Amino acid sequence: MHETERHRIILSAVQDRPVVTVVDLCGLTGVSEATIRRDIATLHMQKKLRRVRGGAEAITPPQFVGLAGRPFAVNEIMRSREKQAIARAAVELCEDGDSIIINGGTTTFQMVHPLASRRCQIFTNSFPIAEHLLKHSKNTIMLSGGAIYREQNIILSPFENDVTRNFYARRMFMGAQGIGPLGLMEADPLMIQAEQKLIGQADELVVLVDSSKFEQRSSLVLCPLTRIDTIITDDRITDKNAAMVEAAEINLIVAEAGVGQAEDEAAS
Amino acid sequence: MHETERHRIILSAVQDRPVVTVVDLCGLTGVSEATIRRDIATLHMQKKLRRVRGGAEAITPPQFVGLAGRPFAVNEIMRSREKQAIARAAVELCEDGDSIIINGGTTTFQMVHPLASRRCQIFTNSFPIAEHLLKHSKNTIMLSGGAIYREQNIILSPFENDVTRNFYARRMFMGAQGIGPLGLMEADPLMIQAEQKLIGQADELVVLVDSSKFEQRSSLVLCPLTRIDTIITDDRITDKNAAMVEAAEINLIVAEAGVGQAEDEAAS
DNA sequence: CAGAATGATTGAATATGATTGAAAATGATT
DNA sequence: AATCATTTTCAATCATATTCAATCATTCTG
Repeated sequence: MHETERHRIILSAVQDRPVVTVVDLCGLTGVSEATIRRDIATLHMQKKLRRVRGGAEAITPPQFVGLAGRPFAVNEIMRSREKQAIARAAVELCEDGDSIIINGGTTTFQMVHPLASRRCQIFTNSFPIAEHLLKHSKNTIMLSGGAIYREQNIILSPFENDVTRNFYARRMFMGAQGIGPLGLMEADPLMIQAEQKLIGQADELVVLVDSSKFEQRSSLVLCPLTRIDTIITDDRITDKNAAMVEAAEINLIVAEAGVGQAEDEAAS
Repeated sequence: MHETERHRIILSAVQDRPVVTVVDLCGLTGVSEATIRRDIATLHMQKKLRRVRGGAEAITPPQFVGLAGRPFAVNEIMRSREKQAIARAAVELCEDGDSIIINGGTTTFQMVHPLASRRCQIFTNSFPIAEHLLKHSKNTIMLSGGAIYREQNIILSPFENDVTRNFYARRMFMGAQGIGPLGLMEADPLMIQAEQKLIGQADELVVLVDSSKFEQRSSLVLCPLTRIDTIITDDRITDKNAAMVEAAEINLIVAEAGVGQAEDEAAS
């Protein structure tokens, strides 16, 4: 076995597992411990991995602890005032006892705070939303089944026949990457899948988009405007865009990002 | 066990509860107290946790984890050393890449700490297990869909055709309320439902029961002994019960509870 | 054949586990 | 409340086991 081949194996193993021992790598490559040590020393010099006693570990320290836990680190602070106002307006549509569906996303996540004092039946595909509501509210929580995608923080099943099909609600709330005359747009194929599963399980489709989303365009169209029943946005929406919404016979709600700012709660 | 692996387990455990004792960590890792103390000292120097007398605590002290997230308040401390040893033995059955199913419960929850350094495909119906593994491990997590039952902390769908039927694994791990000649017993009808959904989705059924469960009896029988492939218990199991297990042709694994804890203690 | 890479051997460095006595916490009694 | 006995936890030490680095012999490659 040649040096480069060993290096590839070592790097592969070190990415896969948090830590690989010298003995592990011996078994994996079939070479002696001395060689593995030399390889690790070389790769350590090249900063390809970190050398530790007994073996090697990935150069990126295991700090994913906060990564999946803090759901939407980057996006969450952007336009947070608007998002909070929009989310508050969305929750005001709901009454205690209602059945609602909440699709995962940074805007819809803001709904958890006003929802804390409600008692609704909430179906969601978002792990952070379920987690927060479970811990900080008395709502009934129902979750879709499937694999948890860490980046998007949603739960998605590759199968058609899951519990999603059995849940029906009065309203479904969802965000979007962009919105235009073509309809609702999303950047992530996974989000498209998730949203398409839920659309159609509710009487009324409510879309939460801050006004900047009217300028965004994305590659994937989720559904036409006609599919939407209600749009909630902020007061910085342009007249032209408002006219477009009206023309599509969509109920438009403009949330005032008013003075009484919503409490900013640290998401655990 | 490698130093890095221990550190991961310790950090995982310290996030799970406000304070972990040195003895707890011994049970979780299987190493001596001296090593755990040295590890804690090291991690304390790295500001990864705070060292306190008797063990360690999370560096973020007032982070209340939530009532619902602190699922098993009462049960969790009972026989915790045995449960930890049992859970560790269970995880030792798994290799990286394995597909496993973990049924929710206080004993099976202890598996999350040794699993922190693994990379398996894990299907569970337990919200706390999914939450912890999502935040503190790189395992692939799959979740069953349905309503979240707060008391039992499991997710259960009333429908037959959910994603559970599409997941197949090499091993399924579960706890139980009691075990006897009649079979595996459970007190809560909801748990029976949850377990029956998962049984049959794995090649091998592994039951985690501390030795006191052999004296417990409950009203509901989940399945006969013949259905069980492996039982993991602690070293306080009586010869009579061990003989019963052997007679049923079940693979019996006895997890050694503690290092240097051979002498009798006040039994709970 | 020359040069490099590899494998084996050795003593040094380091990590681990058990033991011991000290320090701290706990509880009982006055 | 204060004292003392008991238990628990801790730090220091040493013996053992593991891992490492240096060296040299051997093998592979061009």
